[in-house]
Amino acid sequence: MAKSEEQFKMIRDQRYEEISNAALKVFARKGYAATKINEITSTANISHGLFYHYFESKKHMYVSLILNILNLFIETVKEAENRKGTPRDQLEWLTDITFSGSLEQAIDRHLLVIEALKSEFLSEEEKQEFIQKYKTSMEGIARIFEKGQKEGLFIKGDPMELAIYYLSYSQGLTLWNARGIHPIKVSTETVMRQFCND
Amino acid sequence: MAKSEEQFKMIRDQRYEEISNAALKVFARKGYAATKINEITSTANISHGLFYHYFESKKHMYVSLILNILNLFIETVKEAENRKGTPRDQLEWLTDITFSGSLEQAIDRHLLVIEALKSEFLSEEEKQEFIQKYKTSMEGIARIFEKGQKEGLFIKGDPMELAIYYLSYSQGLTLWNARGIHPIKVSTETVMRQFCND
DNA sequence: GTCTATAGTTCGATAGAC
DNA sequence: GTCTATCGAACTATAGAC
Repeated sequence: MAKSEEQFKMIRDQRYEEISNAALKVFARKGYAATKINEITSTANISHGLFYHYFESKKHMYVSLILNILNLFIETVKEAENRKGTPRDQLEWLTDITFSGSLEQAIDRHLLVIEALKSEFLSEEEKQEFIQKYKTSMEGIARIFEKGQKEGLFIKGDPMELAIYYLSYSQGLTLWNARGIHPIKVSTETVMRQFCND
Repeated sequence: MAKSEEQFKMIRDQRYEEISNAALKVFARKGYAATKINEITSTANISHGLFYHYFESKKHMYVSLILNILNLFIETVKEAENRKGTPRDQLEWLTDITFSGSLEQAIDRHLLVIEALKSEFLSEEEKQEFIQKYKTSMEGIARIFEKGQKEGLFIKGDPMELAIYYLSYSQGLTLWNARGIHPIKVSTETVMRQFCND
């Protein structure tokens, strides 16, 4: 009895993951509005109805997807902050992580966040929650800049603005690579150059 | 007779402009798929049917809108290239133009191009035409970089890649400001710093 | 837990009057 | 040139069988 409950939970969790990954891919490529539930279900190889067994609606699933991504990013920034090494090392690590690893999924996550933050099909509360989480990660990055400035490693300027420049640059380059016209291997130095006294 | 024909043409041209401007605004905010013809027509204060008197379809209008934007950008880059002053002055002028002027429309145009270049709802030919035009403007920027490198004004590196970095940075910052979370006045120096020796 | 069938709704596009 | 009314396709979401 307890065992079969556990098994059900495992199946549920696995399916949830599968559907989420499929949705991530499709939402990133097509955007929220252009994404049909059918594309998600066929990518995940499940029936149409099963989608609604796991998620209340298209919108609910989108929101939870974004929240998971933003939470993950907050954790990553935290990890960078807690790393040993100079603030510069920490920022380098963060940059590396952003542009390496499973690049495709990283790009997809970026694209989703970009769309979500400017979206107009969400309630004000939902959007505020996104923005709040995004700011939390920005503040982490700003703290790294601030520490580095005190050690004379980074250029002067409002740390929060530097964080904005940093994120904008990262996102611009991610967006470029997402296009596939002429992908470039982003060198961490090129990005860091912008912010370091060397 | 000739006179009334002229007047008809004027009305037509003006309406065309009005509808295009309304569409630019809505497409930029919502993206292609989420944009309803009704939103365009009510923004332009015309009836639903009249839209189809001026444009063959939603897609045709979108494509022609993008082409107009890209052609305009090509012209702007050309103008920068032909300007007197050092290559650095030329790049500064281009950067200024991008981030000043009627900022809102500039942002809208940027957003549209960003979406168009990664869109999947267009035929391969349509997309190739966009990419081709985008590359044309990139090549102009790359030429500015190349000239500047010979004069020792800019950092080393493949001029085409520098153009990519430049455009990515610009677009990342535009995207940031489009969000309205914490808009920053982009300083031309901050952008230029990335590429200049000094 | 999973599937198929379908109800209900939205939206692009057209027809026809003025 | 412009408007209103309407069609028909496509899509989200639900119901009910297995």
